[in-house]
Amino acid sequence: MSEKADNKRQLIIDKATEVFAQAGYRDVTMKDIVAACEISRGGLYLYYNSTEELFLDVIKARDEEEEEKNNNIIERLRVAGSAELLLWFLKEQKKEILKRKNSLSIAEYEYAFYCRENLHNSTSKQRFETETQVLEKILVRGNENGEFICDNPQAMATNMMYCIEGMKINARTMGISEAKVDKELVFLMRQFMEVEE
Amino acid sequence: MSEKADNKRQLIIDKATEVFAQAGYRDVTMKDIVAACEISRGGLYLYYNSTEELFLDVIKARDEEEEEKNNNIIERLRVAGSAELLLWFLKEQKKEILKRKNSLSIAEYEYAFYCRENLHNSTSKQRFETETQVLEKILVRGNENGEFICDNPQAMATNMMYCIEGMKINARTMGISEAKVDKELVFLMRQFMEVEE
Amino acid sequence: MSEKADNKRQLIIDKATEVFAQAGYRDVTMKDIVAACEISRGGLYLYYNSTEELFLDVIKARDEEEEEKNNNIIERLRVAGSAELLLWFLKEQKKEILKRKNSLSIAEYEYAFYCRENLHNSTSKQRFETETQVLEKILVRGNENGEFICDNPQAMATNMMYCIEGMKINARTMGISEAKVDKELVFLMRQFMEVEE
Amino acid sequence: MSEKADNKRQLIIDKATEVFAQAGYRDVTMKDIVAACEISRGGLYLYYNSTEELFLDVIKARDEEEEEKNNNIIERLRVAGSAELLLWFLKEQKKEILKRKNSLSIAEYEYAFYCRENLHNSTSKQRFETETQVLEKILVRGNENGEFICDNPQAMATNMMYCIEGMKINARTMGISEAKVDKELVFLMRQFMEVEE
DNA sequence: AATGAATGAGCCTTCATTCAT
DNA sequence: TATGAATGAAGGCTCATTCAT
Repeated sequence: MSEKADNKRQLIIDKATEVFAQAGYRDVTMKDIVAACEISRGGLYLYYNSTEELFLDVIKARDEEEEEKNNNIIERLRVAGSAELLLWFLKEQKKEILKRKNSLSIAEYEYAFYCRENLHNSTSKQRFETETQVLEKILVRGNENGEFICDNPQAMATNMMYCIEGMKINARTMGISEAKVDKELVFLMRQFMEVEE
Repeated sequence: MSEKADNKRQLIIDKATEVFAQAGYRDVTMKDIVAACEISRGGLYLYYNSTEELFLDVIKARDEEEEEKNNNIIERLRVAGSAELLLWFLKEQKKEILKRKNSLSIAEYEYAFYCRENLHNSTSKQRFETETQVLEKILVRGNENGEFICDNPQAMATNMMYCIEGMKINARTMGISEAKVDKELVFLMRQFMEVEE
Repeated sequence: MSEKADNKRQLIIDKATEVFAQAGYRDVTMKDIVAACEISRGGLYLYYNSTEELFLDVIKARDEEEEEKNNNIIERLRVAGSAELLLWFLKEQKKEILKRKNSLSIAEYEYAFYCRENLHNSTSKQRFETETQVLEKILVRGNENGEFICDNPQAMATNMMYCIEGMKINARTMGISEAKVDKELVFLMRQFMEVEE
Repeated sequence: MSEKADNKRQLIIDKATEVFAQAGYRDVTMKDIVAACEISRGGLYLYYNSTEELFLDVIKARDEEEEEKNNNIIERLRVAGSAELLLWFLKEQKKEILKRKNSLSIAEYEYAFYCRENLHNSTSKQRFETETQVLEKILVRGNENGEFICDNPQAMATNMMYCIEGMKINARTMGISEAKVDKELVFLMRQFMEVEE
C-alpha cells in the first residue's frame, strides 16, 4: 500500500532531519540513519539509495514548511503593522542564527561545498531569495504606511539578508554572542526606522 | 638537521595549501597530500600525524601572510587617503568573495563545521576580527580627515564585515554575480561617503 | 485450486525461460524473475523456493519439448530419406550453435559449473545422449538403405556430437563464424557420404 | 622495491590460480583470495582491484607456460617421430579433459560467459588456435614422413580439436569416463593412421 | 493465495595509520 | 630520516529469504 510506504518515508525523513541537524552532512552515514530510524540497512535502501538522496528530500520537506511560513507572513502584511512583522521576522532570523544545534544549516552548507561544482543544484538559493523578497515586501509596506523611511527597499532587504547570512555563518564557524546579534539588528533597523535601545 | 627539516616542512605546507584550496578540507586524504608533495606516505607522517594537524599549519602560514598585509594597510593609513585605502580594502574583499577556486575559505568553513564542538579552536575568528579592526581604523581616519561621515565606525565596520562574510558564503553555496557584489559594496559605502555610480 | 496454480506455474516457467536464456544462470536474481513475471516477491516463493528449483523446472519443460521433437524425427525415419533427415538434424544443430542469445545453453553450462560437485544431477546428460542416439539411428538407417557408408554408426554419432558440442561451447566462449561451422559439418558428413561443396 | 612487489604479485597469482582452479570464476571473492594468500584485504587491493583483474593475470601466466610447452613440441618435431608426438599431445589433452579439479578450464568458461558481450577479449581463443596449429604441424610432418595419411591436415586438426573441446566441456557438465575418451581418441586417430586397440 | 516491506548476512572498497627495512 | 607495503576498521551496497497483512 502506498500510504504505508509514505508513512515510512515520512518517518525516515523526520529521523534523518534530526540526524543531519545534529551531525551535519559529511559525517552522516547510512548506518547512522539506520540506527536513528530503527530499521535495517536493507530497509533504508528500499527508500533511499544514498545519504545524498535522503538529504535532498529532507531539505525539500524543510523548504515546504518554510514556504508556508513565508506565505503566512505575507498574508499577515494586510492586517498587521510592518514594524511588528519586521520584528517578528528578525526574531526568527535571530533564533536561526543562534540555534547552533538542531539546525540543518550546517548540513546545508556542507552539502553545498560537497557539490561545489554544481551550484545550480543549490538547495539554499531559493530559500535565500524567498526570504529576501519577504523582507522587501515588509519594507515596501512599511514605506507605504509611513512606518519606515527607506529609499531603496530592495537594496536594503538584500543588504540585511547578507548581514544575517554573515552572522549565521560566523555563529557556526567562530561563534557569536546574542548581544552582538542584537546590536547588529538594531544597527540595521536604525537605517530606516526609529529604534529605542 | 633542523634547517633541512624546516625546508621540507615548508614544502609540505606549500603543496598542501594548493590541495586544500582546490579540494576543501573534507575530501582531502593523506594520499592526496602525499601525491602533491611527491613524498612517501611514511615520510609525511614524520612531520604531520593527520590532515588536521597539517591543515592547522597551512592556516597558520596563511594568517601570517595576512597579518603582514594588514600591517601594511595600517602603515599606509598615515600617508594615503582613507577613501583610497577603503577602495583597495574592498577590492581585496571582492576578489576573495568571487575567487571560488584556489581559495582556502571553503576548506576553512569545512574545518570549522568538522570541529563544531570546539569553536574555541576557530581558525577564522582572529582573521575576522583583525579585518574588522583594520576597516574600523580606516573609517575612523576617514572621519578625522573629513573624507567620511560615520557616526559609529565600529558598528559600521562590523556591519560591513558581516555583509562581506554573507556574500562570501553565498558565493560558495549558491553563487553570486560580480554585479551583485558591486551593487552591495556601493550600498555599503553610500552610508558614509559619496559614491558615483 | 490446482488448475489455476498450474497456469501460474506455467506462466512463471515461460517468463523465467526468457530470463535465463537472455542472462544465463549466475546473473539471474529472484528480483529479475519477479520483474519478468509481474508477480510479487512472496508470490514467487509460493511456487519456487530458489532460482535453482525454478531453473530445473525450466530445463525440464525444455527437455519435454525436445523429446517430442526427437520422437518426431524417429517417426519420420520410417518414411523420409536418411540424408534428408541428417541434413535437417545438422541444420538444427547449426542453428543452436550459432544462436548465442536467447538460448538456454549458457545458463545450462553455468548451472552445471555451479553444481560441479554433483554432476549426477546433470540436466545436460540426458539431452546429449538422446541426441546421440537419434543421430545414430539416422546413420544406421542410412547404412541400411545405402545412402551412407559407415562402419561404426555409434562411434560416428558420438564423434559428431562431440564436435558439435565443441563448436557450441567455442561459439559461446570465443566466437565462431558460420563458415567454420559449415566447413566442419561438411567434413563430418564426408566421412560417410558424398557431399557436394 | 619493485622486485619485492613482483615476488608478492607472483605469490598472489600462484595462490589465486589454486583458488580459481578449485572454485571456478563466479564463486571466487576477494575474501577467498585474501584467505588463500594470507594477506590483508587492503593488501590485496594494492595489487589487484578486482577478481577479474587478478583472473586475467592468472590466465596470462598460465598462457605463458602453455606457450613454452607448445614451442617445445614444435622443437621436438625435428627429431622425434610424428606418431610419438601425436600420442604425447593427445595424452596431454586427455589429462586435461579428465582433470576436473585443479583445472582453470571451468573458471575460464565461466569468465567467458560472464563477459559474453565482449568475446573479443576472449582469453580462450588464442589458446585454442595455437593448439590447433600445433596439431596441424604434427599432422603435416606425419604426412611428409609417411607416418600418417591425411588429405587435409588443417581440417583434420580443427575437427580433432572440436572433438576434444566437446569432451572437455562434457566432462565438466555431465561427466565422461576415461574409457569413452580413449575410444574417441582412437576413433580420431584411425582416420589417418593405423591404431592397435 | 498473494503482497511487498523488512531483514541481515556478506561482499566490495577506501583510507588512516603502522612498521620493517 | 625516508620509504611504501601492509593492516584492518568502517562504510557502501545487494540479495535471498521471511513475515505480517
